[in-house]
Amino acid sequence: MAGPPSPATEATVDPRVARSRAAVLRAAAALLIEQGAGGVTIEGIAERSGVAKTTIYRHWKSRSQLVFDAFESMLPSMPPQDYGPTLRGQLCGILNQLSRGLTQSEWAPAVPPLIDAGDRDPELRQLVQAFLVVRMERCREALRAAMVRGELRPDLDVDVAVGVLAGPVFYRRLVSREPLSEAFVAEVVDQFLRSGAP
Amino acid sequence: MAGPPSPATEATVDPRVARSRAAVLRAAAALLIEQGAGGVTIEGIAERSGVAKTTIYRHWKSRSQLVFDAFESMLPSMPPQDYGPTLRGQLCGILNQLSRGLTQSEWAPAVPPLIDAGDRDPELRQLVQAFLVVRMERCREALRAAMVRGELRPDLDVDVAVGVLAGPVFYRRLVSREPLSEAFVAEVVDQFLRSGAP
DNA sequence: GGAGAACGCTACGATACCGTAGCGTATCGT
DNA sequence: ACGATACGCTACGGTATCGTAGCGTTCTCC
Repeated sequence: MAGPPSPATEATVDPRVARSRAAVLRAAAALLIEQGAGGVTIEGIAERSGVAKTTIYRHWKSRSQLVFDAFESMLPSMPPQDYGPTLRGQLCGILNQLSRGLTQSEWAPAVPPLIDAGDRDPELRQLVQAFLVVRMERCREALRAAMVRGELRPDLDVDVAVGVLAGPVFYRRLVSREPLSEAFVAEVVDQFLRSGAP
Repeated sequence: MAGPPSPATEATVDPRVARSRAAVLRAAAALLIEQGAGGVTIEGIAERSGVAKTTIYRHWKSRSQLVFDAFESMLPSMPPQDYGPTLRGQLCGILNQLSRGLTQSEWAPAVPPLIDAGDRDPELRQLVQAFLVVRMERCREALRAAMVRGELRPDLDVDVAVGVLAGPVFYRRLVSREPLSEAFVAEVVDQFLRSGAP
């Protein structure tokens, strides 16, 4: 009689542990969003999450470890999506999703702190990097597919293209703080397409 | 007999005051650059500048005031420059200067903290804004002049164009962290010109 | 239902800052 | 030279975190 209902091969997690971890990460992410990188303190997390400071230290060696995990926990969540058959539609869809994510999503306020923190902490840098690369991978795929179809110049540098497309969106969000409308995105995409014709 | 050698109409500043102020601002800027926004503390500035904490408080009401002044003190310094007669040369020159400023200048490390801080503090936001707007004004001028000369489509939106040009540079510096070469800048400019032809 | 793990609470000592006060000294302006 | 001013030093009281320890309680898992 092997263990029937209970676990199996993998380690089963004590629900108390899972609950504590989740609550802590949620609180840490919320603090990051609301108060920036400087606002993420163990004591603040403890108060907000209802998890005792002692327990937090039982799970994480140091604050930086916790902050790292908190960042990581808020990164996933990108629904796969169908952007339609045309390159223009795909690029507009991706960039609009990006611009909404940067301005209206729950984690939008965390973007500047993440960029700042990433500039100083190598581990974090890598994490943020990976997050963004994944997001922009969609863009790359669309561009490569279009090149195969002959809709773009065959000598187009995909990395440059991604920068040309996503750059203006980030620029408005982080630097000029001008409004990020769909019209702006469409204009950026159209300019790109005009310059990238084969 | 009016005061002959001494001042005159304007307030003459006690050299001791000038010296303290300068030392404090220099130290504050250095701390900002080295340790980010969180590293700028009064005690740190006092230690580093050799100016007593008491004296600092004699000059600045609050820390945020001081931080503001420190930011401001490091912003100026943009040598006027001749970028040549062609639009392409002008845009490449401006963007190359921007990219060097973002990656190699002494204040380059302060950029992410400034962007982060600007997202939370309205006063700072305005300051950083102004700083960047001034820098990009060169770009606007060049674009408008080219439009007058008929080298660009007359319906070109200058604000969008600035975003399309500067965006990719900021993107590489802040987001993707890919190298910022002159070749990249040239590619961005060329793509823009190709799409902006009249 | 019982052993053991996880948890919450309280309390510490240690730092790092804040912003202020008092007092003696050095420097400036005239 | 001398009064005014700016400065440095030391010392506070106060707040916010850190990271740890002890101890009793509650929940899990078998």
